[in-house]
Amino acid sequence: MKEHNHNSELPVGNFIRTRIEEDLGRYPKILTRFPPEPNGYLHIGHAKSICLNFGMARDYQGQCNLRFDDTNPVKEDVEYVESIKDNVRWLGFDWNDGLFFASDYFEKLYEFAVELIKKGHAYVDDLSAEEMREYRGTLTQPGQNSPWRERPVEESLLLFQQMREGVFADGAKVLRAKIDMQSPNLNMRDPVLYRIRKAYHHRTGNAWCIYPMYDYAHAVSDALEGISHSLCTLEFEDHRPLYDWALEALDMPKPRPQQIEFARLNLEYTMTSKRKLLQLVQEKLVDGWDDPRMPTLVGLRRRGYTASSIRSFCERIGVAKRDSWIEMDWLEQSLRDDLNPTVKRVMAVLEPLKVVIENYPEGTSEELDIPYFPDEPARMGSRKVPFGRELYIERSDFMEEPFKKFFRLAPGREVRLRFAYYITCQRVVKDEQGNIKELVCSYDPATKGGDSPDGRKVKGTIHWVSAAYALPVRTRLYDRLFVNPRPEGLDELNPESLKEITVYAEPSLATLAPGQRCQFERQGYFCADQELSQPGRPVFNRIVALRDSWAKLLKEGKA
RNA sequence: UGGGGCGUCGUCAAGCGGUAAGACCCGGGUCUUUGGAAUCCGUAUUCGUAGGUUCGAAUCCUACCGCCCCAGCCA
Repeated sequence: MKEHNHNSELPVGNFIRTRIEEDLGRYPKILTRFPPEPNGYLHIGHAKSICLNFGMARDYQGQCNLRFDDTNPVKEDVEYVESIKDNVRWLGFDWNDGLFFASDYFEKLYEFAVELIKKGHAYVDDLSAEEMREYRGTLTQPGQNSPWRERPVEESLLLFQQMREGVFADGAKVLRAKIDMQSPNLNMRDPVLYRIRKAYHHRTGNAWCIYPMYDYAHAVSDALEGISHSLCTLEFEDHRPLYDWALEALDMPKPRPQQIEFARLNLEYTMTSKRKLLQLVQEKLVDGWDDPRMPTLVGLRRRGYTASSIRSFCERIGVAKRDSWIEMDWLEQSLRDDLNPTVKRVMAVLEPLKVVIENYPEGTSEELDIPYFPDEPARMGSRKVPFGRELYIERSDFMEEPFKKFFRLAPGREVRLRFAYYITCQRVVKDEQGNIKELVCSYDPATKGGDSPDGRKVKGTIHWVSAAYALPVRTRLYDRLFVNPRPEGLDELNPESLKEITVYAEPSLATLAPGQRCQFERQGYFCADQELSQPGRPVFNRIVALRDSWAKLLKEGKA
């Protein structure tokens, strides 16, 4: 049996890990790179790539560069550069001194292009975009050589120089690789290497009016940086021959970087296409890139997701070449796993139902000391929670006609108020329409703290909050942004993806700082919104609900 | 109908000729001041289909079927 898991701390082998391990001796060191184009905000799909690239570098004592693929000035902006750097750092990765821009290499890229022309590997073409499309042929028909293909080297050299000098208009000429117009791989049918684009570049300003294309710039950049493994997504598989061609045509030193492709992340109910995300923002279907419903890293961060939960999610989903759709539950479960042992538990009622304890002395109240983390009370300490004659409990914690497996409050039934007292429901008070208005209950003073001295057991424990001292808090509940698991377009948006309610929280929540997280007993994990919270007045985002197996029972009970 | 990829449990994913890892979900038990958490047990006689090679195949061969990507002077 082949032992793949050499180091027990490493996740089990994926094909990329295997490849790298085979190459360990062939390269001075393992050098990967994360190469975003600064044309938008990073999303959960990029997190997979970041974790992969930086993770491989970390696991094999190598290095991962952060390189901006800024070869198309009209789409790019410094705003994106800064947010990408910020997001990578937030995810917990460090590029050390490996921060690069493809635009840093523009001069070298130009010189290499000149070399290609001199070697007869490239030529300047005068065909228009439309003509070039016609000459390219189709999937089933070979292309035809451009009439300019055999233009003398000296002429191409001069024209390319003039392209750089701004002699020609946008689109008038391009530099093309001379490969094979007959190739069944369309990428090899004399692909464009340089185009004229008289546009302001966010880093080089107006220094250039010709810009290299991705395939050329990427291969050369990888080689210049000494990248060992250039990991990218599956759609670039057909580009690999071109990548290798460029390195060979330029006689780049060996060992050369190798491109390895993996499947991009597809997450159910979310969109991981920069174009569509941009559209969501532009059409104001969401509040912005950092809308807590967005799958962007800024969105997830604002929602309350932790960087470590995203990292463990990326590890959990694995890396392979088959198209896959990851269930939302994986992301959510990663978050719960992370937050469960690290976050304070507090009480808050989402949908209040008033409870009046008839035998509790009127006009009085008391404070109960309740641990923030009952599983290990010493770890996070405790807080005082006011208790009184009038309380709110969760509406769903009471059923007038309980089904068989419903263990919570019902007429005549005794339950425990968490860390407080046992109460028994005596009467149900209704309004004229027959809606339940409040419950009249009695409590057993001997059960203070939630334990009965006579050993009497109750089957249910419910959370509560003092009506007199409850803190009403603006709270935003989120649902999936799309109706369909595998959304096709924006017309499938879920109109109920955002619901705003008022939650009745225990007073200690007033001090929750923006960005801080907590667990509302039974309700889920919440985070004080960074943008909307005011000092002393938090606004909660529900990050994720708790796993709720009783909701299923409820449904079955009603059926 | 050209080329490049991919098909193993509901969902991910190991496996690379020696008789189907693991994870999420799911089902059940224990425990519990939340029906949460923790913990234990169970869950693919079968690897897209059909043939073939072999003592032995998810792994090799052949054919077929299905899905994804490619005709930007985007990345």
